[in-house]
Amino acid sequence: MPELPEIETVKRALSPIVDQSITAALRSNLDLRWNLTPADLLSLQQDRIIRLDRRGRHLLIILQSGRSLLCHLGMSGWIRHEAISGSTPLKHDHFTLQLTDGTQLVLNDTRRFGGVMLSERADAKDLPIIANLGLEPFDPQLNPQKLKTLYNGSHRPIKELLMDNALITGIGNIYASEILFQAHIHPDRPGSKINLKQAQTLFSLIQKILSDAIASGGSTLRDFKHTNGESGKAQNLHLVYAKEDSPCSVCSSLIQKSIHGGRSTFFCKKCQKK
DNA sequence: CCCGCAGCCTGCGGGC
DNA sequence: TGCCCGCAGGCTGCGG
Repeated sequence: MPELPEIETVKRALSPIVDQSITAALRSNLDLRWNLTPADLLSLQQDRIIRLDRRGRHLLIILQSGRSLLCHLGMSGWIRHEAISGSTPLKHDHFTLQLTDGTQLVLNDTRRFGGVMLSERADAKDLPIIANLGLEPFDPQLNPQKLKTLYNGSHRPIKELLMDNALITGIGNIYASEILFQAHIHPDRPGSKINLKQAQTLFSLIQKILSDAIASGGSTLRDFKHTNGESGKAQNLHLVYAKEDSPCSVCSSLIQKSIHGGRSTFFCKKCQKK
């Protein structure tokens, strides 16, 4: 999935679990990338959910004990929220939180690249994966000059830098292609050559494309779903992602596909100059 | 330090 | 029909 708009969609949909207490925390017998120990699972019982947060692609469930439960959806994860009574387990259900109101959260992840971690802090900053994250795209400290400085520090292609969570967190493979297309910037352009005008364009498009995607409930391409099982609609906004050999919506030349850091990139070689 | 790549998993679609 | 291959939204750990 799961890039920032999809996790934000999940976080917003889960607001009804705030103030519920946990009656049971359960896991399947298959490992996710990160797993809770039996003692962790037991310690969650009786704890109460007081707030939900998001850092990059990580959902944080903040607990009354001062701890937080971090959920990552990997490539193929989604979380459903349902009544326990009458519910049917699905293939690839791997983690479940049962709540006092008779509902449960279930993390379903086919490829098991996702995972769950328990932090001793509400902000989860004791976990390296959180401590090492860069700025949120909507952080008030972020501005075009700051973005330029971040990207100018490397000669790597801008496509890879956009996806680097240590710089700006939450932009993944889909939205990186979409942002560069609308910014008219070629994915191969070295970060060191991003000028202030391009940084200004990237700054506004990062925020616009991510917020439009959040407003559409995130992108459902294969596995990601809303907490009620419905699909997102942001995939209808995509102009280049997975559109190889289709005509560019601006100039009609055919969309190209290339590889950056082992991931597919889609772009228009006429509209996007190096 | 930086970079590139294999590996973690399952499922799906295409070619034969 | 079935098999084999490549590929998929993320991230880590290894090697050079």
